[in-house]
Amino acid sequence: MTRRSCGALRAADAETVAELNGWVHRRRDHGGLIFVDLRDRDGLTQIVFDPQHTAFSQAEHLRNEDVLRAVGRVRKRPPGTENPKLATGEVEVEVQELEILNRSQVPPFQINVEENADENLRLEYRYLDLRRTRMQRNLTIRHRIIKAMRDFFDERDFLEIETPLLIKRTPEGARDYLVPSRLYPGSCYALPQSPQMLKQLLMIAGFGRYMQIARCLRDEDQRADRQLEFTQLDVEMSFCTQDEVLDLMESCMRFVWKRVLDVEIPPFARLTFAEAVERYGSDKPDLRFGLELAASSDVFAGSEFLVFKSVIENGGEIVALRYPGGAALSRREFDALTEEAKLLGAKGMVWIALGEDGIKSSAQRFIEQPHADELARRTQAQRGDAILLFADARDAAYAVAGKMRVEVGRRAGLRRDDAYAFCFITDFPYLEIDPETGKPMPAHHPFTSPAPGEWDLIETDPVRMRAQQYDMVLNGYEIGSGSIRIHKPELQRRIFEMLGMTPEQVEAQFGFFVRALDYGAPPHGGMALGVDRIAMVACAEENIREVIAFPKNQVARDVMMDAPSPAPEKALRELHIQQIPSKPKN
RNA sequence: GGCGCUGUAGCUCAGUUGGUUAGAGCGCCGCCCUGUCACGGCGGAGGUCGUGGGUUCGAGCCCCAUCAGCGUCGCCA
Repeated sequence: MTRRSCGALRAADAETVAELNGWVHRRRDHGGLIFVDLRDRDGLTQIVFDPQHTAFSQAEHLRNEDVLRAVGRVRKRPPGTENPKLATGEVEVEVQELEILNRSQVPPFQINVEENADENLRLEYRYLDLRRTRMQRNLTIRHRIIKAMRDFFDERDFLEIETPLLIKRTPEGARDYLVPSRLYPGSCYALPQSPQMLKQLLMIAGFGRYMQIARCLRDEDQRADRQLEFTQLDVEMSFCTQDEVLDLMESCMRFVWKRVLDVEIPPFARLTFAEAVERYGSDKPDLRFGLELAASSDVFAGSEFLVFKSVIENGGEIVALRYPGGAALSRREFDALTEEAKLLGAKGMVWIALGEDGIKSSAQRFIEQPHADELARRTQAQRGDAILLFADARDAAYAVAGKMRVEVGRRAGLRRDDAYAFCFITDFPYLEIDPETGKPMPAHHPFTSPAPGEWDLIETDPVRMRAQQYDMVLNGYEIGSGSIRIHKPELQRRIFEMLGMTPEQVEAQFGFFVRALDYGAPPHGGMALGVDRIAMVACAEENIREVIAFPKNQVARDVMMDAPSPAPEKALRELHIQQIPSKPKN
């Protein structure tokens, strides 16, 4: 007798005796004959109860999700009763001995159907939700992705090195999770937002090639593709160029996709930040489809249309977007689309429908046939399409057009979940201006090296300076970013100074790090990929929680454990913490 | 914090213009059934329509408030 999984038995196993352990997936009771589909991670096997065996009377009372140990003869199913939908469908097990290892209550939702239960309920009973095929599949794919990543880097002589979870708080960036210290009243550890400085220190330490499947934590509000606790494939290497990092990471992802999904990925597109914004209105363009944007202010030079006129006079831009098949929309539907654009930040939207019987437009009086022809030429729109126009300050117009491009792509069915469009975005601007304070902030992080030859701009025009920073993008998701780092201490100090930090502040916050640069830091750079997002796309899911075993919900609660939860007074006292009552709501 | 969507049976949902006793599928319970695999047949139980208030002769449906979930903007060096 051999213990087998519920997905293992084949015709060749007929006439052997097997032991199966698993859950009752479904019972079919024919009165004089009972079938049970027994389930484990590996699959389903039909087990049969015949009245001639004593197990039959036990089987009459089985319910879904009861846990069984069944021993019996494997036999070929009678001709005509094979089930081609099951891997084990040629055989069944005639149960001679049945042990009911545990009973199950009626579950709060059905395990054996695909239908989605309410997510809060799924999360509350996550251990039941995880029994379902979809989640077993997703977590299996996730495992294979991580395994492939480790294998890939192991073959290339990278070392996986663990870095601490309890580290020093660093200013700026995302909000930190803090862990109060018992031994040092008033002081806290921070949980890492990423192992950024630690991996750079490993380069300084001479490890040369580092990788880690690293947990990162950021105390920010949740999104469909963001979880407060997430996993990165963290990579760093010494004596490398930007292209070497990009080539390596591209190879990694092509390796992962081939091994996990058996899909060949063509070479990644590489776009500069400026190109990405001009062509797609985004620094994370979805390249599964074209629909490139077209700058169109010049088309409307001299236009009497007040909206366009004032935008052009103020140096703004009119950006055109093709909507395939959009001419079929009714006025009401165009109005709804306009509202959608406004929710995404548009001041307004002008639409032009290229109908069979001429053009229609929301700005009919100001749109002439030559305008439409030129816009159609630039956006490659054809009769039957619509053209959407967004006029605003340059950045705002491209941003809105880019978001609407994604929406139009969705409506036109261009966002297939079995298509994978990877690309790199390079040449990011080094600085962003904080709209609230007006202060320059690093677009990535302050350890990023400026573009070669652009150091001088730091003195003259820092906002024009570009960074040796790069993002990896997949189907419109930012799945990773990295940079070549600064390895010269004086340059690092100069960056901090530009960011408005005094030497005292630098010493207090980054002293250990800048000091390390003083001791022969090699040139180095790297990248970190978002494992959860990658798994999400590979699983054709649209929510990151579907590829995480025990995620928090949108308001950062674990509804299964009910965390966070109030800490006992004693524990707080040990941590020197006193609660400050929050302001009561009116 | 803002905006949007959702909330009706254990689960997934329908519920018309405000009008009699709020429905369906699945699940659950009972009985029958020896080749099913989403087995089938017969019967049954199960509802504070998220919560509170209001309008009305009458509210699942309209109005106000509130709670929860999801999505999104802000935020995410």
